[in-house]
Amino acid sequence: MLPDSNRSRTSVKNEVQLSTVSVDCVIFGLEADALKVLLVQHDSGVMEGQWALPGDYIRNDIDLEKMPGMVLSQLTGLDNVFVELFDVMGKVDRVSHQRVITAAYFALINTEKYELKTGLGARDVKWVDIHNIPALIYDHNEIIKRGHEALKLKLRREPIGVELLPKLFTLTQFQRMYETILDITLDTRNFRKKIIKEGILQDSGQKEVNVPYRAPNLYSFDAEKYDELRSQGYFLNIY
Amino acid sequence: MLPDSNRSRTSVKNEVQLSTVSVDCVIFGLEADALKVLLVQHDSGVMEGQWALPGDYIRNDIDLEKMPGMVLSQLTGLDNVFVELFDVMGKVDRVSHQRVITAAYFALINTEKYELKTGLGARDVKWVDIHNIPALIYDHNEIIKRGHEALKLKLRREPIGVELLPKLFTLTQFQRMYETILDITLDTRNFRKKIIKEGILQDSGQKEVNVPYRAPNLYSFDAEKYDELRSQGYFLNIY
DNA sequence: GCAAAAGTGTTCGGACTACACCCATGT
DNA sequence: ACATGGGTGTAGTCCGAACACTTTTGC
Repeated sequence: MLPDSNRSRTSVKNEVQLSTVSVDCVIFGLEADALKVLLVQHDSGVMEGQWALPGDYIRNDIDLEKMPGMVLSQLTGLDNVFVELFDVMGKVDRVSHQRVITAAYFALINTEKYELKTGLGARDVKWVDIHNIPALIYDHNEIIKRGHEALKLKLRREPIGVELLPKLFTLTQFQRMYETILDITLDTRNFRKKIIKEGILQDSGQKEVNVPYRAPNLYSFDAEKYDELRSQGYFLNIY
Repeated sequence: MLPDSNRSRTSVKNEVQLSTVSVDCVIFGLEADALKVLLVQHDSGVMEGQWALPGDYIRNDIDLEKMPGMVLSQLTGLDNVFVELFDVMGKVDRVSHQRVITAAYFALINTEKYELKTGLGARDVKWVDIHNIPALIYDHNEIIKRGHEALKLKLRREPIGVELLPKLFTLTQFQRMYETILDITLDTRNFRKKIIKEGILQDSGQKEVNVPYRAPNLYSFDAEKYDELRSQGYFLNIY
């Protein structure tokens, strides 16, 4: 692209138009075996009281890809969260009165670790079950739908769902994570055989405590092993 | 997102900054069993004489997703081309002197059908082998690399490569398409068995003519059959 | 002892892999 | 007749699918 004003491009008009650009985040979390999305309620402006995805307008002195991390950090206090671009919304009339281009990211966070903060434009913040999202502003419902599709697509090939779990988790939690997000059921015996064989989980030697039934083993995700496998072209593939 | 000026967001600054937004297209074609990318040479401006990806600045009265089709149409005369977003480039310093956000699309075209047009900012246009891309402006080399990765990822699961072939093609062409793009070799017997069994190709009953060897059958892609399979959760999966 | 979830093994069928020769055509 | 790529079958192995009972723990 040619950023200089006397550039010549295929534009019919010879004038570069400026646009409003924003970032919206579909932040996923697991709570009570349900996939949830974090929503914020605007505390002023024409959208006062309405629910929406967390997001922000971009600034031209900040890398676009750093924006979702900043939104996440302000909202949850978390850093180093798993974030990925999945779409760009750019229809002329998607936002009333003005054209806004929005980069849509999804993020995966462990709901045990965050501490929600309101303020900075948000009157309220809450987790909502993905199957029970209220009417949101603009095309935010559509963005969530696409974000969920993107998450499902990726999760079938890469075990990114560990980002939603605590450091130590049981095989049952791991299986439920897949079942909840992908909306499928998996055969426990086959699932365990497969995961153990692949070797991407490490048995911590510890067991869960204070459960009124046989205490399950706790595992952690073996990121090193997984990265090594990936560099050899490996994919997990959950059906 | 809140487009009104008296909105309240998580921004530290309470002022919405406008940005320059462009679209760049990684246009793929197959020629002589090589994967090629279409490049344009700027005919004026500060980037005169330099090679780049075809693209354009966006206009606020046109849906973003319609932009790549317009670029394609102006450059090749083709409509209804397969186009897909694969990334957004948004680093502050990726373009000199000004921050530009670029939506990066890849497109697949059949190199038999198009007719290249220069003009509208392009002094010259050419196909370049993906393994032999010259130094391009800004981060365009990086964009091509990512576009190729995105194409490979998608091609392993969906037979979008037919977009690069003529309406009627041989099984060998079909196999070579996979081998060229994915940079792998496939066993001919196993490949044919698999493709025929899946039923996504239709034998046209015709044969190629004027070849100095046994004339191969010509097949067409059975889009209806494929769509039906997809709606049942089917994926092709080429390894 | 009972309720609740953890943990485990075998059989079957379908799919992928490896592999080599004859066929049809134009020159 | 020869050069060129087209087209085909079989055997072995691996992986996913189906399927039910015993174990451990807290109460």
